Amino acid sequence: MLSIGKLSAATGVKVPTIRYYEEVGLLPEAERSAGNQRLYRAEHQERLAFIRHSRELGFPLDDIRELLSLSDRLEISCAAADVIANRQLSAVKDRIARLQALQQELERMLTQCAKGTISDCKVIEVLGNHENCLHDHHREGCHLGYPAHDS
Amino acid sequence: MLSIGKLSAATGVKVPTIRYYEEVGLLPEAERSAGNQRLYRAEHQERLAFIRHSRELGFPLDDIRELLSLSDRLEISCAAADVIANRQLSAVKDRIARLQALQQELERMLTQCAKGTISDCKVIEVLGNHENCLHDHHREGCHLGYPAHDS
DNA sequence: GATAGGATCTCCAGCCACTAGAGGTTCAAG
DNA sequence: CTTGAACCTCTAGTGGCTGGAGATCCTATC
Ligand SMILES: [Zn+2]
Ligand SMILES: [Zn+2]
Ligand SMILES: [Zn+2]
Ligand SMILES: [Zn+2]
Repeated sequence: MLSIGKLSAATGVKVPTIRYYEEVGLLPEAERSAGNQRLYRAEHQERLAFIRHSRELGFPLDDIRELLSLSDRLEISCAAADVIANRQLSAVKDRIARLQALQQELERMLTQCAKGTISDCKVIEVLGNHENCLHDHHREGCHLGYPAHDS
Repeated sequence: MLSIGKLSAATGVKVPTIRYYEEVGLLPEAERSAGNQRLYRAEHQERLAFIRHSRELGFPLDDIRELLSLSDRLEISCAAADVIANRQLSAVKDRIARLQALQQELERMLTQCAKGTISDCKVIEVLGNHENCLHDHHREGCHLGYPAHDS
């Protein structure tokens, strides 16, 4: 029986995150000690490791919920699980492609910039006018400039 | 003088988003009609186009705020702008690298899966156990499985 | 000039997946 | 038995929007 702190140390998932997973129904509710503190056992730890690894591979929580419920039914076909993973793979590929277009555009404006004044700066010029771009990058999406909630 | 709807149509930025940009100080407050409706002119349209294009290239709003204020000072050196763009480029490259690792891992588990039952599924197995992975992908970050607020 | 219906206004809630903090209780070591 | 770390619940904030309610305004047609 692990306290939430031990479970956190064992899996690398932060304590508030574990509580959050319980709140949204990804982790079953833990037993409680006499003083109302959560107590976990090996099953919980495995499940949490599954969640964490899936998150590291970029799966959204809804998909993980489904993968978890599939993983409990050993005898059924794994087609549904493979569909989810394939969908995730497509999303990743798609995102890579968009990002590579951004990379090219950013590199282009940086190499073309003469490092003079703002009025001559290619960076500022290109940002102000998409006509100067090679790509279509309509709406790449957010969460690029900052690693978001990474550790 | 454009209404917010015309400005939206002209730039491809949604109406609530324009109001949001004003709220967070990216767009200067618009003049108002007798009936309190926003009125924009060419300056606003240019500024909004700059914001939108910067967003398409993935810059976070805080960086865009700084780029905008730099772009108003034509005589100064563009070094600061280039620093921001370079930082963005690094972020994009970094993100690509992480995503490529994810892609490999996802492809590996999908090709290894025998398409049988859950108990034999490589997808489920690998998700449950990072030992089977080649990569370190500790905390890639979120927002992969869904295109977020893209149109 | 009345009226219909679109566009606009403000304000508030929600999205995802956490993260941080306040203010209080419980537990384990010394 | 005391200390202080770890735990509890609850709330609010992050980024960058998006959507809705309910009220007001603007324009076009009759
Ligand atoms: Zn420059
Ligand atoms: Zn462009
Ligand atoms: Zn499978
Ligand atoms: Zn792994």
